[in-house]
Order: sequence, then structure tokens, then C-alpha cells
Amino acid sequence: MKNFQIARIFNEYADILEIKEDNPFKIRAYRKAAQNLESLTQNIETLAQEDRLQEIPGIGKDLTEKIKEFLTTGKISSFEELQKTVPEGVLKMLEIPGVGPKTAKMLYEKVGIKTIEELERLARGHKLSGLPGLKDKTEENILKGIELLKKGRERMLLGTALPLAESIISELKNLKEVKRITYAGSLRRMKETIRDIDILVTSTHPEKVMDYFVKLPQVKEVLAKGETKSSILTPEGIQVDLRVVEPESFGSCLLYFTGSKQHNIHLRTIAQKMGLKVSEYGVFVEKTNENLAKDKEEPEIYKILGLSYIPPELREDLGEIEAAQKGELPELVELEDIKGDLHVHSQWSDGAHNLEELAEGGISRGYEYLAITDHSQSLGIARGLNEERILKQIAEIKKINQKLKNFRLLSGIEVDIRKDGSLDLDKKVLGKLDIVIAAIHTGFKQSKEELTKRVLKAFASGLVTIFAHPSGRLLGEREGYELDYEAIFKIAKEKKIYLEINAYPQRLDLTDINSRSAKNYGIMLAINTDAHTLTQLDYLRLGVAVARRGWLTSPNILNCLSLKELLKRLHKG
DNA sequence: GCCGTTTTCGGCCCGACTGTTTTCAGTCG
Repeated sequence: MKNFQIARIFNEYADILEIKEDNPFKIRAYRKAAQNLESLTQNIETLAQEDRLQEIPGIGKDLTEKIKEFLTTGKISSFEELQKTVPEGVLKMLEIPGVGPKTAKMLYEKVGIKTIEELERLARGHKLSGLPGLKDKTEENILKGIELLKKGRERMLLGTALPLAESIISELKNLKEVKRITYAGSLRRMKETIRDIDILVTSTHPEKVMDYFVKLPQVKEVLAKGETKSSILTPEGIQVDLRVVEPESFGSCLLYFTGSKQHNIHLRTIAQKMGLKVSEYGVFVEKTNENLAKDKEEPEIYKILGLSYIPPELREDLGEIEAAQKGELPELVELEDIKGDLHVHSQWSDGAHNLEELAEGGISRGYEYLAITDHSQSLGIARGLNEERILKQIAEIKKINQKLKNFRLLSGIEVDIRKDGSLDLDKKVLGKLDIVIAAIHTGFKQSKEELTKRVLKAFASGLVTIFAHPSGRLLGEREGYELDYEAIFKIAKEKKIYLEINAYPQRLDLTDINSRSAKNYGIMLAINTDAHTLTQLDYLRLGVAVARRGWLTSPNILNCLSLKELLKRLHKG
């Protein structure tokens, strides 16, 4: 999508203006516009055609013109002019943690440093010390920053961060000095990837908590240890920050450290207009300095600001604050609302367990149903099923169901959408199944048009129940292929095809943004784990997190239906 | 450059930490 290309340009625009020490508010305007473009649920080209660009928050007259120019000519001339004024390497330097625009500018102007390599060489040779406002310590920090950049400040998967944070929290809970404890930051907002883990604690003896924390088995290196904040690195190189806060400001701190930054900024702007000042320590009346948020929890703090409680997953400043002002926030889907899993693999293809074991797994999780959806024949590497084996599996599932009470295995398949858009199994067999999940597993390199056509042809077969992991992305490994989502959503709505939020940690596909977009099209989604082992059934909560970030409610979710309602819907015609 | 129960101009979030200073600038979240 062009949304991201333009967002990238606006961000770089801001970087250059920052180095040139342009108006800070102008810089912020560009960044804000970039951020809003990145999280836009509609395609910017469509909005431009309909002359609705100015409806995007942060996009005014000037940026509208720049976007239009990009969409028609493929470039923005004022940006190209601006780019000429600052060498590319100087912009790159901004990526070094600890190096900001002022430093980068100074290094370029005073010493003529144009690349990170040059900077590293000079820093190693102690040639930087003595420059304005720069001594040995800064030189050292620049080198450290370059190291960090080289290592790649990788973001970890939500599915990695969540259990790690939980294990650390459960260890810390053993300490009686720990009163309240929770994680905050992007982890609490359940972003699909996390940079570092923030943990918040209240305690009567902070120093004891800190001593215990830095000696946990998960600790490889202690980065900092103080009275209110300590940071450690785990053996995997994950940074965990622990903050001890006063009990009376726990709510304010949790709100503050949960973010997002944009959400916080918006809250503060609202507070300001009310004569209040919001910080991590509370909500203060400007005139009297009285703290209205003392000993208050998050919901009460939102109330002070005239807002209903905003769940962490929504706190991205993407309209949630306006909705909260009007009391129009959706009642987000919860893990407990999910009645079953509709995408699970068994030993029949590449799963680890047999059908009885999977049924047990579903029952023990309180489900009403579980769909067995093994791969189809063309996926030979996964021992995909041909027509004959599917019929056998259907018979076996029937047998098992006879023994089960208040629970049902559903017969399904994850059928490959072949390169030409045909389905990898015979129509007659597909018709006998409760659920047909269609997915793309090969031929990712096709063009956007070809892929879209391919998917739509599969949709036209009238056999597809759910379109699985629509983008095919693998976080940290592979970009998703490009699809014309507007076309896909339109036809999915028309044909009553459900789109999947695949809860597999590397997938989380559809994304939060696309899920929200699908909802706006009136499409129902299914949250599935794609589990290949029993423990992977627990990935479901990650999928629910994506759904919540996508503003979805339980009526938007297919597998929030009871077995009876689900069957009615699946076999309606 | 955007935006408007401070509406077409004059505002635009808040605090901590670090390293450099001797009262503050730069960076970060």
C-alpha cells in the first residue's frame, strides 16, 4: 500500500527538518501525519480519488497536495529538494540510540562526518572528544549506540514477550515486599511485537525488590540498578525494566507507562483544556496543585478527564479518545467469549496429536467445538490429505463424536489455493466438510493483481468458509504478499466468507488494522490458532489481543457462536 | 504544518536521565 510509502517520506521529512532545526511543531505535524497514515484502515489511493484526504487527522491542505503529487507522479518535489540538503548518512546517524538531530548536525558541520562508519572510526580513535558538548563519556556512548544498532534492536514477538514477562512477575510475587505488580508498555497494549518489557511494582521496601530482581535466573546482565528503576538483559538480549512506584500513584503510573505516547499526549491536551496537568504522578489542578488522581485506578482517572475507561489495546490515539468522550467505545471481545477453535492440525498431516487428544485439548479449555483442518494434498511436505484420506478422517471424526458429550469435533480442511486460483481438492469432497479453510502456501511472488485474482477465484467457488492467514506474513522472517484488500473485503462480505485472525505468534494475520477495516466492511472474523500441538491451542489469547486491537466485539467473531448457532450458519445452504 | 466549547491566529505534553555544565541542552519514552 502507498500509505506506508508516504508515511516513510513524511517521517524522513521530519528527520531532515529536525536536523535543519526547523519549527518543532511543523516537525511534529509531519510525524503525526506519518503515524496516522501508517494506521489508516483505508487505502490512501481510494481516499484521494474520493477527495477525502483531509478527513485523515493531521492531514491538512499542504499535506493533501503532497500526497496527491506522490500518487500522480511517484515523488514529492519539495521533498527531493530537501533531501539534497542533508547527506543520507547523517540521517542514518539518527538511528543510533543516543544520537539525536543536534549531535548529528554538529558532527556533520564541525567535522564533516557523513556516515556511521566514519563516526565509528573517529570515535574509536578518540577524535570526537573536545567537540562542543562532547567528551569521553559521550564518545563511549556513541560507540555503544552503534553496537546496539548493529545488533539490530530487534523487536520480539508478543508470543515471546508475554510468557517471559509472566514468568518474571510470578517470581517477583514470591517476595513478600512486592505488593502490586503488573506489566505495562506496548506489552500491555498487546502490540504484535515488543521492544522491551516494562514491569510496575508497588512496595514498601524498593531496595529489596531491586536486589531480588537483578538476581533472578532470567538475568544475564544488569544494565542499571537504582531505587526506583532497574534494567536487566535476559540471555536472549531482551531488556526488562522494573519500576517501583508509590502506591498512591500506581494508577497514574500504570496509565503513563502503558502509553502509547500519542495516547498520553492526547490525554494531556484534554487535561490542559480543563485546567489540569497529567503526569505519571497524578492529575493535578493547575491552580492549587491538588492531585485528583491520588490513590485512584485507571478507570477513575479516565473519568476525571471526562472519558469512559479505555482498554489498553485501544490506546493508540486512533479515535479511541473521541469514542470514549461520546461513550461509544465497543465492548471488546474477551478470551472467555471464544467457544472453540476452527483451525487445528492433527497427526493426519503435520500436527503432533491424534484426534482424541485434540478433542481432549478442546474440552479441557472449555470449548464447545474444535475443527480439524489438516493440509490438503499438494502440500506434500506436510503430508497433505487427498480425497480418500479425508473421507476416512470424516468417518473417524464421526465415530469419536458419538462418544463425546457437549463437545464436537468438526470436519474441516486447510485447502491450498493453487496458483491458478483453483482449490486443491475435489468439489464433492469439500462439500462434505463442516468447514473449508482456504489458504495460500506457495507462489507468493505473484503480483498483487494475480494474487488478488487468485483469491477471488477461490472465493467464487462457493466452497470456502474461511480465508486463512490472508497476508501470509511471518513476523521477522517474511513480508506478507500484497493483496487488494478492498476487493477481498468486498467479495468476502458478499459471499459471506469469514476472514481469519491467525493467532500463531509469527503470523497474527489479519493484522489489528486490517481486522478493524474488515469489521467496517461488515465482515465476520474467526480467531484461530492454527495449532500443530496441544500447547499451541493457547495461542488463542494472542489472536484475541489482535481482535481487541482491531476494535472487534464478540458479535464480530464467528467462533464466539455456540455450537448450535455455528452449525446453523455453516450449513445454511 | 495542523487545528478550533481559547476558531482563521496563536497555540501546539510532560518529566527523567545523562553528560555537560555551574544552570542547561539533548535525548528518550
